[in-house]
Amino acid sequence: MPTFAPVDEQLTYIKKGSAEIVKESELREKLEKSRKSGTPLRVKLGMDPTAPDLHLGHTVVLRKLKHFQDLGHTAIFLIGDFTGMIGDPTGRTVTRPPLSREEVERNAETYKTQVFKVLDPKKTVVDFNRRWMDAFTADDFVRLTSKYTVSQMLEREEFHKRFQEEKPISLHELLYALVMGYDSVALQADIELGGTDQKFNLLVGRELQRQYGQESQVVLTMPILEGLDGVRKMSKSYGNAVGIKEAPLDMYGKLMSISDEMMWRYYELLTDVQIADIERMKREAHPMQAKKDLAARVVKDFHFPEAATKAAEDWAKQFQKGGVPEEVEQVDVAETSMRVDKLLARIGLADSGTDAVRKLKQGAVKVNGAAVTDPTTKLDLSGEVVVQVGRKIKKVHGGRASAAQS
RNA sequence: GCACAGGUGGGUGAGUGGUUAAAGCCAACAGACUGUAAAUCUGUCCCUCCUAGCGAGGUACGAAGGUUCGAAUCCUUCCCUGUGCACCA
Repeated sequence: MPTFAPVDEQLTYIKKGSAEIVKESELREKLEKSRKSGTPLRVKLGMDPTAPDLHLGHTVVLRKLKHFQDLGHTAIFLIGDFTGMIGDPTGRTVTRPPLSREEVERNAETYKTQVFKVLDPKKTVVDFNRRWMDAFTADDFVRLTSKYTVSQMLEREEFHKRFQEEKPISLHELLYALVMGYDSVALQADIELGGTDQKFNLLVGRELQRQYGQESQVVLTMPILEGLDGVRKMSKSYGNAVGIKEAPLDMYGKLMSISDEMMWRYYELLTDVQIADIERMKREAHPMQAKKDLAARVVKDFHFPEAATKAAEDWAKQFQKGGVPEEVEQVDVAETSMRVDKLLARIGLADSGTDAVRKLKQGAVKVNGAAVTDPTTKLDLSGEVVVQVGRKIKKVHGGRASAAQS
């Protein structure tokens, strides 16, 4: 029979960084019961495989699930392969187009590997909600929908807002919360985790479990991590995200570009540094040094430790000494000679030829360290050429046909 | 289905026949400054071409047609969104 840490100890660990717990008293009860009976709690975290790549924002809640895992409870990572096809309306002002089954399945596969950078694969239960939703009959659906009312649904802010603004709401979007809630019934979850934006959906789970005669799950929400801009939530579509599969230097560089203010937020949600220590750093540490430490810590989480030191060195070389880091994206082109403006557009450092000309005239372009402003300048590409636009750098090799598109 | 109100550049939102890729704001990008950042200031922000210029051309205001010397602005049809009507008598 497994043994668990004292309830208060567990609570402290669990509460760290969390935004809200509904209800804390119930959580305490569940923990006590589990400790007495030696039964681990079933902790559910669901994610829809809507995007193939996870970013740091996702890891906030994943870390929390890991905390439960550390405490000896059962971490259930639910991949919403069914719900993913509905599309979560959360935070959406417009209807999200449903994904195809193929897309969902492909994404689900890559999810698993990424998630295990945070979670312990041996201790994690991975499940898919198609397992029960595929067997769901029309009768079951009618029964499920009868458990909730339209006005209960419209309590939800997104829907309410859209309703008032005369924006479309599709029926399938209303179904989302219900199915997600039913997942908790099917899994008999004791606790469900999610971002604060998921609060409504999570609470539906509580209600549905009660309707189906189960004990309601405890809902624990985590704050939503702001993106690099420090304003909007981290999201790939806002272009302010740091993907967990990104190269060490990219990851490091992106983290260094956040504001000082955001840095502390990141410390809180992305590292294991205790709140007290963070407070002390705020007073004593030099902001830049603290930021470097943060960047190194995060890189270390997703790459080998050496990668972090390497990234730090390269970054310093590039931004503090104006040099060129060792690891730079390489691009091959077929031509051995080319005009700068064309080249910039070709290798993706400019959106278009017109854009390239603009950047050149603004003095943003450097070739092998020397500023170039004339778009008609011809470049000799027979060797290796280092091209920079702003803070983006690429190395170009000419005369290599490779797979470069025409 | 009927009636009404709407669909403008990444977002928001002006603009209702006539300089003008289309105000303003936000976002984004670049330059200066700096600690790489933030803040601030400056510039840019549809595409193509060149002799690179306050240059030439081409696309663009849901879609397709039409009226006109000329339309984002007027007309027609279609598509999309929202609201109202739909019960009883």
